[in-house]
Amino acid sequence: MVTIADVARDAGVSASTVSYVLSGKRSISADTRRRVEASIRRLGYHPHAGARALASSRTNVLALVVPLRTDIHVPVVMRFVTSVVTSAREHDHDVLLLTNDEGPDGLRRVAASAIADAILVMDVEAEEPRIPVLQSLLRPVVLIGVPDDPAELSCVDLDFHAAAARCVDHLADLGHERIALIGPSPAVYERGTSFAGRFLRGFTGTARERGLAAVAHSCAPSYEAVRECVDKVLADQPDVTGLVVHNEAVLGTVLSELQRRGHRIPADLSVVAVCPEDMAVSYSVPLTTVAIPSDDVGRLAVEMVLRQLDGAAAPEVRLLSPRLSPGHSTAPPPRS
Amino acid sequence: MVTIADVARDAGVSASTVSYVLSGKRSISADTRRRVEASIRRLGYHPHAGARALASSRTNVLALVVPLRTDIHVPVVMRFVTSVVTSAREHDHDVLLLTNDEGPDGLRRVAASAIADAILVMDVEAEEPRIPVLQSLLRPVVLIGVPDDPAELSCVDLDFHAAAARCVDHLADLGHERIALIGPSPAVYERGTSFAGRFLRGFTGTARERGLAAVAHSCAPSYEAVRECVDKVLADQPDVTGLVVHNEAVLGTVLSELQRRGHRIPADLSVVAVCPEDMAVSYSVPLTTVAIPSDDVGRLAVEMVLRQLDGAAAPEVRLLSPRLSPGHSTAPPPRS
DNA sequence: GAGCACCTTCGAAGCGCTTCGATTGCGATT
DNA sequence: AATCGCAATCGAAGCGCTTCGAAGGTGCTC
Repeated sequence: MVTIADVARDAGVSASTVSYVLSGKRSISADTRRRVEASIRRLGYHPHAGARALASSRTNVLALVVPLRTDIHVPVVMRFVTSVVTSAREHDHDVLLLTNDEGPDGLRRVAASAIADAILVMDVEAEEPRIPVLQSLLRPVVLIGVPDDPAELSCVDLDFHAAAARCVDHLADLGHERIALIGPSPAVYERGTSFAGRFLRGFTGTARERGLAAVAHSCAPSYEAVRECVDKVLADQPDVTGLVVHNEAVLGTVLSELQRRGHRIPADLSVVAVCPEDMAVSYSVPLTTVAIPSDDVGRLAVEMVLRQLDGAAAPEVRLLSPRLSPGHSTAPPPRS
Repeated sequence: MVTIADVARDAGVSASTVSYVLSGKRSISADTRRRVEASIRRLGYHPHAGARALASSRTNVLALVVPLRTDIHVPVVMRFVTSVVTSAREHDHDVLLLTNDEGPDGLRRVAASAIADAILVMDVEAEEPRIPVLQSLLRPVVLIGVPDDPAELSCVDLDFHAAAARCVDHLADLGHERIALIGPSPAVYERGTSFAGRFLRGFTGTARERGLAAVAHSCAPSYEAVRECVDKVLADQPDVTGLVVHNEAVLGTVLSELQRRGHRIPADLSVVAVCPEDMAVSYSVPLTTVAIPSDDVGRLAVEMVLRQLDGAAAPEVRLLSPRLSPGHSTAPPPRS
């Protein structure tokens, strides 16, 4: 392999000079810099990651803990992942993928063996059980999701409470008076997944404020469950005119079930969806949506954790403001 | 941080002895081993990954290159990813996630900087352009997917040719004479994605052998495209009785579109799907499927690459035999 | 009882890099 | 002309680990 010594010899300088060219931590004459850079290119030199980590106690690797569960919508998870990887690379970092099934020991291992500089955690619960371990790690941590008590850990997420409010307000502004929510799978609620509860509270709270009759439902990601759930929505409120769907996995099936039952969208029923932007356009009716800004959240998570690594930042909680994009799935309610 | 020297001092031995306890490369007396292991536990020692990599030129990290594209069905990709991560951990390895957007330089960087010991590549094309780079890396590589010319690289995948044959044979055995295929998105074919072509050839070839009238279609993952595609299937062969769906993303929509048009499954039309096992059960009719064994493929990929790292294996191409699981979506064709 | 083989352990070297202090040479200042 | 400050570079130490050769100890054999 090509080492820094090879480059130094080739460029006629010492190894430390090469190192300083690479890191920019000391001033180097333009001429030397050019020669060194030329040698690096010519020899195809890449610093040995292990040696660098050993000497500098920096790996330039971020660990990302992803959920293995399938009750969370996988494409949405994947969007976060790719966003994190892409942003990390833009800042010259790589991403190590961890799953939860190693438990707290896995986190300790990664931190203690200095295999990554910092940790990003997805699939955060309201009463997040990993918080104590994460705090003990003495490494920067950013949660993608906001637990009830972040306890000095950084968090970033869409403001799901406000997102729900935006959905309800939109329907209320159009004149709807009876609305329903189809939320995530019961398993997601039972686990106390942070965004689910925040959205639900936003939904019921805002509906109350606006004086709307509102019923919240939960729907597992199977055809059977969707059919039952749609039946239930229509049985509980036969005269419902507005529907908020906060469950990407069943969105398509819900729409076709409604249409199969003869409900025209938006003539009979208005639908607001919470989902990634590009998902909204792949249905028969372009949907009115509040977008889940996976890209922004992933990028921010990376930037926040890097800022902490540079010692330039205290932990913070960042909630991104939701934006509602009007589509053709919402309209004023039918006159009864 | 706790170092090997700390453990050595605590256990009253030399650092090298601790190292040998950990690696098992030399015999250690039972008593010493016990003392060392106790110290390790007590102090919470984890070897410094960088130092280990530097000294042993082994990182215990596998790089996994995943596609960023969205025309490949994301949940299927994610299954491979989790399978790889889980298997890697079982063999005491971690997984570094790479995307393709760094291009060949990204691969060179990872190999040259010794940040990973080996590389696993997903989303392989028939005329895989990355093969020359991968060969130049001097590191074990396993492709998840089989290019036309693997050129001394290891590959592992479902035998999609045989999978298609199994689908067609099943329909032929039931007595069907006119069948259709709904395959992946046109974009997938255009790119020459390896599994798509292999499946298509298996489909048309077997249909010819069995004397079936067969038409192959391609379908992009949007509601519009599905509707058009279903229309086209029925227009091209008004008397079609068997349908093979090799496109996880549109499977659900295809089924509901067929039902919306009054085609009962399997009474009027038999459907065989190619998709991960657990996906088959989430529709109104439990589907007859040929499963995509993501878990097996991921696990095998890891095992193959580790065997190469141990120097114990030459490159090989492994095609997993497909298995057809009968569901309730296929039956003999209606009498006409 | 000298010689041998084997098991167990140790010490030292070295993996490739970063970083600190020291050194050199130069123009500017007094 | 001596001094100072600064820019540019070098050399050496050290990061925490693995691994090699060597050494001490034990129990054999002949």
